[in-house]
Amino acid sequence: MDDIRELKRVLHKENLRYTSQRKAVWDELCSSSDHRDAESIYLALRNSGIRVSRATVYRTIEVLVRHNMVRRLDLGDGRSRYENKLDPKHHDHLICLSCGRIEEFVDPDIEKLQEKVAEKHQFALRKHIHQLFGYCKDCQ
Amino acid sequence: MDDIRELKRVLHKENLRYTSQRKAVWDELCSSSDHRDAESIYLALRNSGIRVSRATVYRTIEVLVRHNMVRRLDLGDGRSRYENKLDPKHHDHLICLSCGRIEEFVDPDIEKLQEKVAEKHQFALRKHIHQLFGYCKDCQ
DNA sequence: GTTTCTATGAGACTCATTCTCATTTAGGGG
DNA sequence: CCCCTAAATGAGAATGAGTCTCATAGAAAC
Ligand SMILES: [Zn+2]
Ligand SMILES: [Zn+2]
Ligand SMILES: [Zn+2]
Ligand SMILES: [Zn+2]
Repeated sequence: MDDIRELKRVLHKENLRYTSQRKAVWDELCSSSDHRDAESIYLALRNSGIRVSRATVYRTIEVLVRHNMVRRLDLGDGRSRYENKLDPKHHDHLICLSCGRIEEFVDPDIEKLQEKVAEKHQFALRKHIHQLFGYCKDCQ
Repeated sequence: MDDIRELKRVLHKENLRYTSQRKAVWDELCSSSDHRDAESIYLALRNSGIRVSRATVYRTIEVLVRHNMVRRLDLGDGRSRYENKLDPKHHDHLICLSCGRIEEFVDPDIEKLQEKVAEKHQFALRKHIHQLFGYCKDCQ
């Protein structure tokens, strides 16, 4: 139901084939705007009867990340999370150290200051990670 | 030659023993203000003839991190880096995507804005990760 | 020196992720 | 449609950072 068109375009561009597994992984990533780990995507697909392997889940995510359709997050716990980037608004994350809840934030001032920092150090900025860790309202 | 006193104090506080291995790991971390991975610390010690195991390197770093003598960095490449915190100035990092060079930066305005963001979301802020990735002057 | 109890080393283990390779399948040409 | 071929897949092996186990070594206290 989601931007299958975009998936097809990207696969076509890289001379990759449109397969049911690739479609299923992308659908699953679009089915919520959550921050999912690879295993949960794999299990969700298996549980809904789709025949797919872990290797394929990882391989597909790789393609999606490469084409900017999915963002990979590293929360420092040894498991990558993924979120779709259909909605192109950039955001960063607040992460609860107790319950794992993830909230998103955007702060244009911080974004601007980052660019200044990079300039000052003569770095050509490509991306950034900005994560605030603490205890959420419910966990304090 | 470095704050061995501080190491002793911390070990004492936790009823842990002052051993040659723990001293060696701490010395190694103090010997430069670099961002080192565990393996490089292990190898440096072995190469200088110190008898120590990987397990002990990891265990010692654990203690040091717990007592705020060392900071753990996660650069998203699957290997933690460590830097001593003798110098208590907080800083964040610029990382070159090509050569791996790491530069440090501090921006009080960003720090303040982060706190505001946390407040707005009713998070009790404990720590943050702020990393700017790009290409350094030499790699552009 | 003896006792006691923690620290250490070697290597087994974990767990997310990647790799291998035999088999299946997409997609283009007939 | 059917064939062909290269690409995709699945199962399970491999990898690699980090952790755990347990027999032995070594601090610290007496
Ligand atoms: Zn919480
Ligand atoms: Zn997000
Ligand atoms: Zn560089
Ligand atoms: Zn640093």
